[in-house]
Amino acid sequence: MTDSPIRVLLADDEVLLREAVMALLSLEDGIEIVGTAQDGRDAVALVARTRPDVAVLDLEMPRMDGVEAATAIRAAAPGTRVVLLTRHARPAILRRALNAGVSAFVTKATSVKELPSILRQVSRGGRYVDGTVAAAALSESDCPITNREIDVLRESLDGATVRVIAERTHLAPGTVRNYASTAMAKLGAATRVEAARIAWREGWI
Amino acid sequence: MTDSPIRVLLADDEVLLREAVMALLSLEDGIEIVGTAQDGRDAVALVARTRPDVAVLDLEMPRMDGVEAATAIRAAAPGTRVVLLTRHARPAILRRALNAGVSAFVTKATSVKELPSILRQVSRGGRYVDGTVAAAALSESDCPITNREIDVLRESLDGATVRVIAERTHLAPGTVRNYASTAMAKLGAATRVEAARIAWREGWI
DNA sequence: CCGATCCGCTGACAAATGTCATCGGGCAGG
DNA sequence: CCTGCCCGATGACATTTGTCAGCGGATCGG
Repeated sequence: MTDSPIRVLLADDEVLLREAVMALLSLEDGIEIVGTAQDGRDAVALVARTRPDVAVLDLEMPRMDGVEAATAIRAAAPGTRVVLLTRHARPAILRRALNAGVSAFVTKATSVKELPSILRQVSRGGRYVDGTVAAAALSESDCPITNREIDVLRESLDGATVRVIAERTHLAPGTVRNYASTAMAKLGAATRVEAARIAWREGWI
Repeated sequence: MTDSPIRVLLADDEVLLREAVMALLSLEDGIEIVGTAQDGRDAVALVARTRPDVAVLDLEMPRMDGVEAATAIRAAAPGTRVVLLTRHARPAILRRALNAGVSAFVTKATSVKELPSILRQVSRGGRYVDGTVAAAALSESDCPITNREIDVLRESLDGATVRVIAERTHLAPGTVRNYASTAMAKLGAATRVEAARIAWREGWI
């Protein structure tokens, strides 16, 4: 069959990575870069105008992160498939991404050489999930902590006071301490913050 | 003069960025990539073996960060100039880097197109500092906290207990609390951890 | 030499934190 | 229906943490 080139949009806030990847993809046969953006909001706007076949979005971007942008793009331009690019391979993010209608989940530990085939696969309607992340998500080192414990730990990450966490979660201070305590016990941490960082590292919050 | 190619080593833990930049630099006339590494330790070892003209080091790498690697490289291979690559443009890091004998300080917001000329400049013995970082460093939002306060805050980042911080810093627990307290006052934080995160954000630890 | 400043430590005290027992309501599964 | 689990909360308790005052020693600039 004759290939009409795959039209790709690339969004990443790191100029170096964005330009380098863009240059390499441009060299590839059958792939055409139709635009680049440096944050999620610009990416959504640019997708609306250029209607690319595939939008490659970094997860961590200013103003609007990759998952939010993916949600907006899926709603505004259903014909555009989304590839999410991320630095840290965390199962929780993968779940968020798949719920947002992302077609591929790629980490920055992926070789550039694999990108073109992933883009082609996705543009044909296929899906792709980074192997190590998939394994981690399936091996299901089951998140042992409960939803409210997650809420509390998330608000604990920056070292906030129990009182502040209570306000932010609309809970009583005592309740916050209870959830923090049970989470700490489950995670073997001596402190709210340590528990929060463990949960973060494991991709649970 | 006839150019013998500049021999470059590239160290970054992100495969995607490393390969993409490597590929583009390889296309450049007069630049030869003689090796890549994915952490600081490997980079130091590889520099010792291959003696490149320039080593491009990412700041954030596992096992040994870019500045530590730069120090080791300057000691072991004085003929190799070091270019430090960083995601976040923070004045404190710039100072650390320059003290470590780094020849160039480049952020990942730099265009790939500028890299070759920076590498050439450095290999000729020149220096280069990213403009925005230099400006920020000169505007000198002077770090208000003292050295031991920095030590304590750095160990506070992961939510460790005073007892643990005391052990890690070889200080008495009371002393740790005092330094934490003064730092918190200076930074307007309600918690050790919050102070630590503020100091981190500002590039002071 | 004399402050000034940072260092490291101690002791004391109020407040915050972590732990435990316990309660009631809601909701799912057997 | 009963059991179990999560939710949200309270009260009591020991520990930890943050704050303050003060101690000697080192170092540096005037």
